[in-house]
Amino acid sequence: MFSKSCEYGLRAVIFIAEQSTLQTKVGLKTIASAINSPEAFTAKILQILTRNNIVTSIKGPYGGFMIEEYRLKEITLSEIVQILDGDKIYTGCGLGLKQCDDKSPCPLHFKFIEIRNNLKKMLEENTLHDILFTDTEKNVFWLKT
Amino acid sequence: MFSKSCEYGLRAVIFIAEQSTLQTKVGLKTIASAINSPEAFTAKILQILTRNNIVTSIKGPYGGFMIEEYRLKEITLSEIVQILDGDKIYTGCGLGLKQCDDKSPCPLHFKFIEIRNNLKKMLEENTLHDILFTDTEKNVFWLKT
DNA sequence: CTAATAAAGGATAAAAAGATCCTTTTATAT
DNA sequence: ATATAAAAGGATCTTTTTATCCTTTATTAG
Ligand code: FES
Ligand code: FES
Repeated sequence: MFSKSCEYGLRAVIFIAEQSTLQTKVGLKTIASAINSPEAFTAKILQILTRNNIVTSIKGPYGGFMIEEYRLKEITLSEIVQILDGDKIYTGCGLGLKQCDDKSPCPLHFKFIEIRNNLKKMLEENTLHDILFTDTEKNVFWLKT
Repeated sequence: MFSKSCEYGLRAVIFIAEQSTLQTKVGLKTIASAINSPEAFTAKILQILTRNNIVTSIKGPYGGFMIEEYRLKEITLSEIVQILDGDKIYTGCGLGLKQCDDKSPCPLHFKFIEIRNNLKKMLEENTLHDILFTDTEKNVFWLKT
């Protein structure tokens, strides 16, 4: 569904968000080890997310990554996916045709866009805050993998 | 959503199916040009689909690819996707974690599997026959891209 | 039987995605 | 000021995906 970059990115952001609610800034090593991702590659992804104002980075000793409290209710999963994977997933044809619209639908079009739009809706409707506080178990259990 | 192989594969199969309902066998060149895909690459994909009994191939002069009439109501989109892209799309975690089940859900799990299951359901419910004869316009208009 | 045609399959190449390494910049504590 | 810690960024490498080329195998018409 998502690229590896996007998967790591989402995991990293959720982890940083989690720690930010605890007023804790986290460094690259901590993040990579927590979400089980390659360190240098994760660094690249965090650079992109920093440039796009999803996370805030602080250089130097005692530096690290964090997300401002007020941003947690603004940032949606959709934005993160959009930044890392582009919007092919939101607008692209299921069969890979260049055009995808109701005027020139491929044989899968109407069935496919229903799924695609549900995905889009789900990602747009969920902010980081939602993800953190709708987690049924309310823990960091998922980090174990 | 799907890999390029899978996109070409689905397009090829739908095209062959369409032609098969007209009792027409089609060759590689015709297929690749109709669905706008690279010829040699399409050949590889058709080999896989032949090995997996989705399409029937006939070698030699007057040869080509076809799908038996009775198979049109048996073959689902799901099978084709499964053959070409595996089942990561049906069972994989949205965040790329190794395990995905209700017992150790990631923060996206319950929202994600809903989408994933809808996609799976849609692909499983639609046979080639369905795709060909539910096409609102009932033409090959979509081939133009 | 032979020539021609078309798919199968092996080998290779190109492009993209995933991943690593090393140097530079910025900030902090002492 | 200096040493140190951490992110930023450039260069490079690896793996996977996408794509091409060429040889082999099977089939058919004449
Ligand atoms: S045209 Fe193919 S999904 Fe819209
Ligand atoms: S565990 Fe992540 S989607 Fe199921």
